[in-house]
Amino acid sequence: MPKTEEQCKQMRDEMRSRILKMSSLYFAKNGFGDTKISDLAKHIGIGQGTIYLYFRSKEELFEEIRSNADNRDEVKRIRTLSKLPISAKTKIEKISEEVVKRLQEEDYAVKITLYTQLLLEQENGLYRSDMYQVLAEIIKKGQKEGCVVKGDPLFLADLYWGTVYLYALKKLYIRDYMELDAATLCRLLEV
Amino acid sequence: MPKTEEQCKQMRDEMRSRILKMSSLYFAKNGFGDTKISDLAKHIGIGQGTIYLYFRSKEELFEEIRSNADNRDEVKRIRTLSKLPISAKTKIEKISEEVVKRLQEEDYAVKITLYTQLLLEQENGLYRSDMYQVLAEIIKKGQKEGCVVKGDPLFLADLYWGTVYLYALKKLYIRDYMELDAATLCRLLEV
Amino acid sequence: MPKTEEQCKQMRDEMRSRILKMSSLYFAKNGFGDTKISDLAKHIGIGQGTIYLYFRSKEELFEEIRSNADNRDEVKRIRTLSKLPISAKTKIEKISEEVVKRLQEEDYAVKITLYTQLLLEQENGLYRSDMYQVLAEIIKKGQKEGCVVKGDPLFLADLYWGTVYLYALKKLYIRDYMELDAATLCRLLEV
Amino acid sequence: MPKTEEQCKQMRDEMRSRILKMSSLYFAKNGFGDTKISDLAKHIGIGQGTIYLYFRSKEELFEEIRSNADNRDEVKRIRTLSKLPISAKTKIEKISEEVVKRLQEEDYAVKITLYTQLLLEQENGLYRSDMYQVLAEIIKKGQKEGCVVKGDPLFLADLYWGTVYLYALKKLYIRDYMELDAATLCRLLEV
DNA sequence: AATGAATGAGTGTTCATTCAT
DNA sequence: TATGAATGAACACTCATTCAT
Repeated sequence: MPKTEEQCKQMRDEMRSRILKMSSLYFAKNGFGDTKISDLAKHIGIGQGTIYLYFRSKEELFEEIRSNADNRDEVKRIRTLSKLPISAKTKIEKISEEVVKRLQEEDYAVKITLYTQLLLEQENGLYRSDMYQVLAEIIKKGQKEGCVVKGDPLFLADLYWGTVYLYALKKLYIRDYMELDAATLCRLLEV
Repeated sequence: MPKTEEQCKQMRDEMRSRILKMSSLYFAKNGFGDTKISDLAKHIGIGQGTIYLYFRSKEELFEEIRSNADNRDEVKRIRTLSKLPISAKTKIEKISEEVVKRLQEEDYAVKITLYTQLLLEQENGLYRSDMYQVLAEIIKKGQKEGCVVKGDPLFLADLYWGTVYLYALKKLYIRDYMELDAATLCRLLEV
Repeated sequence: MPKTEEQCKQMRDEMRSRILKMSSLYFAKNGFGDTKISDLAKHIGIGQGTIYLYFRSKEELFEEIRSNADNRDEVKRIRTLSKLPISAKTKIEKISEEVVKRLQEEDYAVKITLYTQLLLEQENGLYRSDMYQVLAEIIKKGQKEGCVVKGDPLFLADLYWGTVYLYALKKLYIRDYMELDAATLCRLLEV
Repeated sequence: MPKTEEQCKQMRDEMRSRILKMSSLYFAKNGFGDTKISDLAKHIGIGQGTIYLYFRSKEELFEEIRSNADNRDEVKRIRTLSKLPISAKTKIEKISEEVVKRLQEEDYAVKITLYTQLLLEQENGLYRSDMYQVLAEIIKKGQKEGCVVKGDPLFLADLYWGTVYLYALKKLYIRDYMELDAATLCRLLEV
């Protein structure tokens, strides 16, 4: 073998990531049924067979993309933030700035899109997700502090993350779309 | 029993409508590629062949559904409203109440969903649509009157209709979803 | 539905049997890997898709053919014969006449071929099969009666059924093959 | 290290032989279609590509194996034997002893298997082959001498070589198979 | 007019073959 | 020379469409 074990494994990992990454966008935009393996391969710039060296089937590829499209990292970050001794208003502002900034990356938009679609397909998946729960806590605190509008905290969290999903979708579909700004995102919650 | 020409035509029209209506929901939720004619027929409660007595192909059925999913009526109503000698604030409230009320019908949710997805797939389709243009006019007037937040009127119209699309989607996917209320919808625009 | 339930089911059964029967010959001659679904369909005179209306996959079709290719009926007949109060010599003659007669049907040749190949692939499948065991019993009795040559009864049974397999194979491959006669088959065992 | 022309050629020949030999068993047992190059390479213990350094294609490899699987040597030996001034009975005994002895080598079993399968696929290939013709001559002489049973000499030759094929097959498939002995083989022909 | 079994074009998947290392 | 990842032609399988009833 002309390459070291190490190099070889790294190359495999790179190809696998490349397929996952470039397929994500395709699946997020077109859904499962409208995504053809032949198109996918052409888009990635590899042969059709190569996909099957890394994934057992189209379905497995799709499932892995979905399972990667969680947002545990983000939830963790927000949860850490929620425990800091700062006002709910500041927390919401920080989250919104972060989200708006990350929405400029296509990867993040894809992730949000796939994850939201996954939750939508599960009965009550959305409302039970950590994203909603954590934000609802902050909102509840904000309502006590008087900086957040009245209403069911879960409903407001739903409005908030729904809007984020909306702008993720737009990023995927529209070339020159009007970006969401942090102020607008905050305004969904603030009085 | 030989039916009259009239009766016959009516029965055909009824079946045609039934297929269109019941297919809409399927297409709106699953997209074109993930919707199988066999599933569709089973869902409607007819044979697969019957669909082809009323539509030349799956594509034609889909296209007809899409073309029905315009909202010229709604645009017309809003346009009429926009010319009335009432405040922009009132106009926005009236529109919001109307939209929120209609969002309770599945048909409306399907229409909004399909129409928005159609516009998303066209380059700049959204921003050029009448829905956006008419609302942007009202928003512009509202900003002059001081009841609407500052910002690009088209951006605000986009936020508004995007949110409507968001809740249409939820209606289709989630059984017990948290309904949008007119006040929240208004709050997207109002100071 | 223009047909009665009964007629419909019967037609389905007929088609299923036709596919099974005509595929058997193909699989018996060419094996699994050298049998293409497209060839099979052409040979049967149906569309490729039709096969999948009756069988889930090529593998399932093959497995069903194999499982049909047992010979429990034959074993039962021989077992009954073996219990009759007649000489072993007569029993062997009767079995041989029966086998030789049935070897003229292609169906029987296909069955023997597939079943033998199945047993060959199982470790010690042949020697443990009922066909061998029952015949070995008769042979043992024949040896006591002095009409069967000396030697391990199981070895002789193996020689006997192996020869039957041999002529089944020839029937499948060779148009004008020299048929096995009962006398020759008997001579394998008799002194 | 630059090897001599001689050494180099020898190494190539060794590898070529190794591939041929180890592939033979695979092809004989599984047939062409059920033998995968990847399996073959793993079984031989080389890379897939290496096979293509020695053979132009899977088909060429298979054809070379088949063409090696002739038995001209054996035919020549039997023909020489047939001309000796000894009784047909002795000739048949000598051939049978030789065949039974060689059947203990896997290589011989593979050869017999592949060659017989080749002949089976040709219309009348078996009956026209030299193996059959030469043996039929001896049988005819034996019948005159009164030591061979009556019947078409070609039919008896067919029975004889068919049985040899049968036990070659068993050698390939069954680990602990019951070996054919020379006496049994002779008994197929002798009175 | 309505049906659903049958069809075959189109898609997913495998595997013989190539080629960069 | 030897390798095995990459390729795409070929094959298995699905599903939109047809058609006999």
